[in-house]
Amino acid sequence: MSIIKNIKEAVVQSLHELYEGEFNEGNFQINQTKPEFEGDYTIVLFSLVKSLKKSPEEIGQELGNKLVNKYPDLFSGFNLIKGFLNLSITDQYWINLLVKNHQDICFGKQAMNGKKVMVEYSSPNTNKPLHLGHLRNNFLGWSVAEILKANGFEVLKSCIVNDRGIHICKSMIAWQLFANGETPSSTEKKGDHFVGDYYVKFNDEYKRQVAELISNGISEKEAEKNAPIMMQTQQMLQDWEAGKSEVIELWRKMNSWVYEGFDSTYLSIGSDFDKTYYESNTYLLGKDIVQEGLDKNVFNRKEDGSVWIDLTADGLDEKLVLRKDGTSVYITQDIGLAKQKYDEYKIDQSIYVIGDEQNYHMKVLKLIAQKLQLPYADDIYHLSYGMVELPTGKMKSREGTVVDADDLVEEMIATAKHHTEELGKVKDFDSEELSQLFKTIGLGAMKFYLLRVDPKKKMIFNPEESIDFHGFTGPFIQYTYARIKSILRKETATQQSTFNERLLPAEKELIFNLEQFPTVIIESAAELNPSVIANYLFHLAKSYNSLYAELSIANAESIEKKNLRLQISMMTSNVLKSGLQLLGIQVPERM
RNA sequence: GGUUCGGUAGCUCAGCUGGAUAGAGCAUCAGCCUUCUAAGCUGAGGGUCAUUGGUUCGAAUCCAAUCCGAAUCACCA
Repeated sequence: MSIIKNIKEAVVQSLHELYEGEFNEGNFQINQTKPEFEGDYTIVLFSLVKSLKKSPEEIGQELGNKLVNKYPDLFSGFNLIKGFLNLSITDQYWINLLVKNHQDICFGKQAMNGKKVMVEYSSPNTNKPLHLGHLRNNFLGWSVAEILKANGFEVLKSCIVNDRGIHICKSMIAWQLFANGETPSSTEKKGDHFVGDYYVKFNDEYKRQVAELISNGISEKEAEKNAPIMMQTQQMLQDWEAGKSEVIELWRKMNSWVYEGFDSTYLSIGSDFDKTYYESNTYLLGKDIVQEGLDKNVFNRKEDGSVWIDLTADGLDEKLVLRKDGTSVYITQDIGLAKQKYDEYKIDQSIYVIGDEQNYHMKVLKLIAQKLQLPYADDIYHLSYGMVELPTGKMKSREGTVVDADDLVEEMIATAKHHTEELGKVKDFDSEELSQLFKTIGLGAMKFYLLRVDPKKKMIFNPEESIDFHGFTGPFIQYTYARIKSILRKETATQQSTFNERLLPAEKELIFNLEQFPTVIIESAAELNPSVIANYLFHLAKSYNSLYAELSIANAESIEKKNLRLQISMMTSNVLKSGLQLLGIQVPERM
């Protein structure tokens, strides 16, 4: 049980004994005591003033005395400043916590709760390589999955590959027109980049044709519709849907190039999936649901045969769910896939890691599922995250203004190499160990950079200023870990369990912070927000570095202090490691 | 235009279920390696929390209006 919970219960119990009336944890607020005052936790008394009809000072005195007398193992004293009751926790409480948990590498993790969750993330289009925005998505999805596991959920990571549609055909047409039979292997290009280049080529040619048509006196709208390359692409999509064998063959070939490229990117960034869905297999799903919706009068059919749902009463619009030609649209497929996931895995919750540009779409999806009274409707959750933008604005694949994922990974690893070599601390590493270290640090920096920000908020990435390795960063925390391990390789904490010397402020601060780790894990899961963990780990590492600079560990002033600090060090390293693991970041034993 | 989200230090971000003098990192400046890894530590400067009004003992936080920015509102995905 967390200390805050302990304190709250003690306060509620004390209030009951002191005063008439009903009390619960919502009647007062508990905060960390500000550093300028003495104490560890503070009860804010103002909210009790009205119901008790006493002054804050009176309540504070009575409650403070009661708490200290009734719970001498928990509280060592109190002081009262205005309406704030500052409580000091006994050293013994902190020491017990440390002794009990310092060796537990699972500290903070919850027992299995029997619930099953699917987290869908990544979900790339197969016409272009992954970029920085996809990285945010991948790291977020992976991290959220780990955080849920730490909270006792069984988690399935899934991915829907958008492997069909007009965008793929654009790359295919451009390849047919301009490639002269070139392939990734003939050009020694990574497959996804190779295909992406033709996507850009398509747009260049398309723009050229549109401009030409306009100069021939055709309106812009007409030109965009009738540019030959666009008409060829539309035709190709129809051929694909009709199953025309040359088109299917080309489609398979180009997608296989892309998958080869994706596999290597996923491997390097550490993304993996338990289940991969392909849109080419799921795009026909959902049609049976349309009939169900018509039967239930949730949907209505228009004269031309198209099927709609009216969501205007819910503040949204009328949405199409089936085209007049009988084919299903995006939202229909998604409802179908949602059902398939549920039927296949009996999941209790379905989380979709998708950018906030699709907020409206996901709202519609959930609303339709609810109106159809599908059993899983309420368990659909859109984990919406903000776009990664450049100082110049949004990234646009078709205009080539993107930060490529592979390039960035490579750059981060190179930067890690550069810093490491400059510092020259690992000259005895062999080349295998070195490349592993550069990767750990480079990826650590990148993942931390993208996860330390609240997912809901859009973030700006400036390619001119490379991602930092100092301060509020992954390498800072990794470095703290490596420092601790360096001590722990030379010194071992003995199993001392009673400490008589008073805790120094730096020592107490560390244990105080360590105590919060389980609460932080719970909070990050409740909010589906890895940045909660990132912020916590930074704060913890900072505290440790302060202690490290201020106090000697190996040469402590007494054996007792040495053991105490070794135990603190051990527990800190465990928490840093498992916390970073929840962010998908590895730790080096030395750096 | 409707809906939704955002605006906190020069820059990037915490804090937002109301609490004490609004915090970090980067950048700038000043110190600290004969002692456990200086990717570190200590300190300084830097703020009209977009604006205005309201609720409250108390507002960056809640409410309203205004200004600015973004997303979205396709028989595209």
